[in-house]
Amino acid sequence: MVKKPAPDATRRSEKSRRAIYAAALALVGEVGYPKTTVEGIAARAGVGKQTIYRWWGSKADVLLEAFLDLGEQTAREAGQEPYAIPDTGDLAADLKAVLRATVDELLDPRFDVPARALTAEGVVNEQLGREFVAKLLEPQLQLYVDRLRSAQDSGAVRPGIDPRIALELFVSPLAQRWLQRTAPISHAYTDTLIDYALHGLAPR
Amino acid sequence: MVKKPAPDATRRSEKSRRAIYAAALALVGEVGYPKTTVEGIAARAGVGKQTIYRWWGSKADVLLEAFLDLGEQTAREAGQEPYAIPDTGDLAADLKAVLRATVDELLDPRFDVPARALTAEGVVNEQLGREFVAKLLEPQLQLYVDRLRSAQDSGAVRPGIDPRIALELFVSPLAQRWLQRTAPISHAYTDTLIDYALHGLAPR
Amino acid sequence: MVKKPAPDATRRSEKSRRAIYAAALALVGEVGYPKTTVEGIAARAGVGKQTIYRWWGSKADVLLEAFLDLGEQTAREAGQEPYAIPDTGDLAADLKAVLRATVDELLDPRFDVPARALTAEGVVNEQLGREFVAKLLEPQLQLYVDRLRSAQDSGAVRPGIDPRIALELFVSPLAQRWLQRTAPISHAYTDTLIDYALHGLAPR
Amino acid sequence: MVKKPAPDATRRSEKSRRAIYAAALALVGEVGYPKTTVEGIAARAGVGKQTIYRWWGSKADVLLEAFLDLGEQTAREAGQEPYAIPDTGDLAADLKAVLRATVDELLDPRFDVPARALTAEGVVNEQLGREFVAKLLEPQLQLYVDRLRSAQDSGAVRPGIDPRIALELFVSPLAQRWLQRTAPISHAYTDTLIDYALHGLAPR
DNA sequence: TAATAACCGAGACGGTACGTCATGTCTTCAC
DNA sequence: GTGAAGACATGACGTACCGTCTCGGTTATTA
Repeated sequence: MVKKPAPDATRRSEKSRRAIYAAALALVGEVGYPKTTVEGIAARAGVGKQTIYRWWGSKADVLLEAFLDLGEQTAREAGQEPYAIPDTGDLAADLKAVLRATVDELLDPRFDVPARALTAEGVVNEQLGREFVAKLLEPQLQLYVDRLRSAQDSGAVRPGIDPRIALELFVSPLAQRWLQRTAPISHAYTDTLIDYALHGLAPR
Repeated sequence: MVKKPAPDATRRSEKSRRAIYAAALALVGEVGYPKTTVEGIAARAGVGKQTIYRWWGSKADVLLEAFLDLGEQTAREAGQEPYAIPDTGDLAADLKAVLRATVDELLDPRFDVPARALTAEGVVNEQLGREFVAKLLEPQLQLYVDRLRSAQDSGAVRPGIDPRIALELFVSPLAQRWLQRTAPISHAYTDTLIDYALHGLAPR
Repeated sequence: MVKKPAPDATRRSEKSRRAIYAAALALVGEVGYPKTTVEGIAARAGVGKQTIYRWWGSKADVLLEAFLDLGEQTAREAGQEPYAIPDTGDLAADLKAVLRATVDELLDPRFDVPARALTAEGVVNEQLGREFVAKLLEPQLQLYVDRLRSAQDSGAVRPGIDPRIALELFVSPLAQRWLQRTAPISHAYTDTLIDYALHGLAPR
Repeated sequence: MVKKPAPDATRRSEKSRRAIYAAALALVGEVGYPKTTVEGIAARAGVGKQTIYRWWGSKADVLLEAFLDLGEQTAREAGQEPYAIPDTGDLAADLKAVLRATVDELLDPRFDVPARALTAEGVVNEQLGREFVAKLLEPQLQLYVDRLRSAQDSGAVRPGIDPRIALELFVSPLAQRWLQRTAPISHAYTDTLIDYALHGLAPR
């Protein structure tokens, strides 16, 4: 529920919308989120400011949609099974592979800058934060839930475990290191996380 | 390196400094971080704007120091050993107790709003982020490192485990739920985190 | 030369035209000329903006035509000889009567507000000013010219006098007091003007 | 009563004030009043918009003061007796001389454009109109009142005449021709006005 | 014990961006 | 092909803050 209510969406200019997405992502990448302004986006997109305010409520809204759109775009190009966790039967290997790919993505500035900006905005702006989580984060976490459920069926994870919590043992540490820069992230690091999470800290 | 270099700190007005801290925290609590302005802080503190710019570089700097000061203040009032993790010999119980206290703190708006604001700013502003982590976050995480080392000595944690990574298994999930509101936080939740982290997801 | 050139006037909607006149006059009366907008007129008249821009060049043009139309309307209702100066043989009395009627009109807000707005626009916008003078002002002044010529024939005005200049001795003062509010206007005032103009300031 | 109430006038920047006056007059002269904008004035004066809004309420206010200031400036440069009507004993000659000078001024674009703009604004904006009249127009008219009083003392004007009305017989016609462009203005024209006004239209 | 620095409050300043409003053009659809 | 509707690029509005600056007025050493 981020959009303003009224205007006639059927008459909306597709060209302007795409130009605005492109301008917003470009500017955030080039000058950073705080220095990205609605005026700047409008000027770069060759669009009137009002066209932005007609369809979005703030630069955060614009960027959120632009980022969502970028994700869909990328997914469509990447092709077949965009978002899914492999299920080779080896849970540890599957999770390590996915987390390694995630590390690579987090280190790519094309992704890092807007994602960081949106996350920061969402931390402080509850409405946007909830939208960000619902549209972007939760669908991805759900993939882990599914994979962990499958692992429970095959006996690789204990039956009593709540997968929604379990996934956080390895996903959240990576997220926090990325967001707060508490420590560097690497493939070795995420491999370790998976090992610790699966086998626990206590001796067995 | 947040402060400006020049002025003579010995002549600094303690009264103004305290008034600025109080105004900054009050405003962030009342109107939120984005609507908190340097002008607003100055007006509320009954202080000239220059007095703020003389000693700090931005509202983020002011708030960071105000928050740090608040922490020390609170600690001093709370008394003896402000930040330390108990070591009763029962690792699980000790960690659960500390995390429960952390949950309570995160749910207290007096702490939540400024902490959230600073974290958000730090996500996007690397300099401030590093300062925030170094001064606030890392010292706290170090306490977990110490407790886990002690647990390794007593055999409650496997010797090969890296405590700096291990603590993230339960600390980061809580942090992420709090920051991104991916799911509610509670004592039951953090208890579960400790159990999962200590004993792992895989059957033994 | 105020209208745009092109469209087919035979297919023009009479209803829209009248609605636009009414809306324009109503808005100027209610909110004043500067706050009267083309969008406002269109909305109030239940008409698309383009319908205004198709037939007029600006809000000043619309108002000018609306005012002209109002004049014709009023004249038609008032009946027979709308604009003519009586010729009873007593020049002073005839002129005083007409000026008194003019004073009454100038004090009527239904006339005052749009006339004032158009005059102001004409002061600054030469094209509109000339149109305003040619279509509205000059025809009325011509009536005075005629009456003064008749007075010259009957010996009530000196033969060498230029009537086009002469009429200004009493018409312009009234106009200036009205427009610039340099002093109040009244029947007594216009009577005095006629006396001064006819007999001069110098002793005889 | 055009200025906003609050700010501390003693700290006002004289340089900015002068730059704003100059920019306002220059812009009105170059692009006309309607295309003169507050933003344009600020940009041309090298001044923040707020500095204009701090001290004036609108572009009309700015222009009014700029014009007043221009008048004083000019008067000061012109020297000794800036605004006074000569009193040679020959009333007709004195008035003709002053009106001829006025004609020359009205035909000078440096004076014409801003004066016209202010007058137009004053026609429609009562507050500004009254200020314009009180500060600019009325003081000048008062000079005629004085001269006519002196003429009454010397017997050149009938004793019963009200000078405040009498002056309008020749001043207002000139004003109307200038403002409304009802007819051209010239020295011959104003000479005629004086003759008609002094000796009347009626035969003697 | 004065002088002389500095910090202090206040707030004006040149700017940037805000979010809104109106302009005049253009396109779509109904009649 | 006129007309209602309204999206569009444009650009000014008047406001809010930014960070810098200058102005007296207290302090609080230093000569």
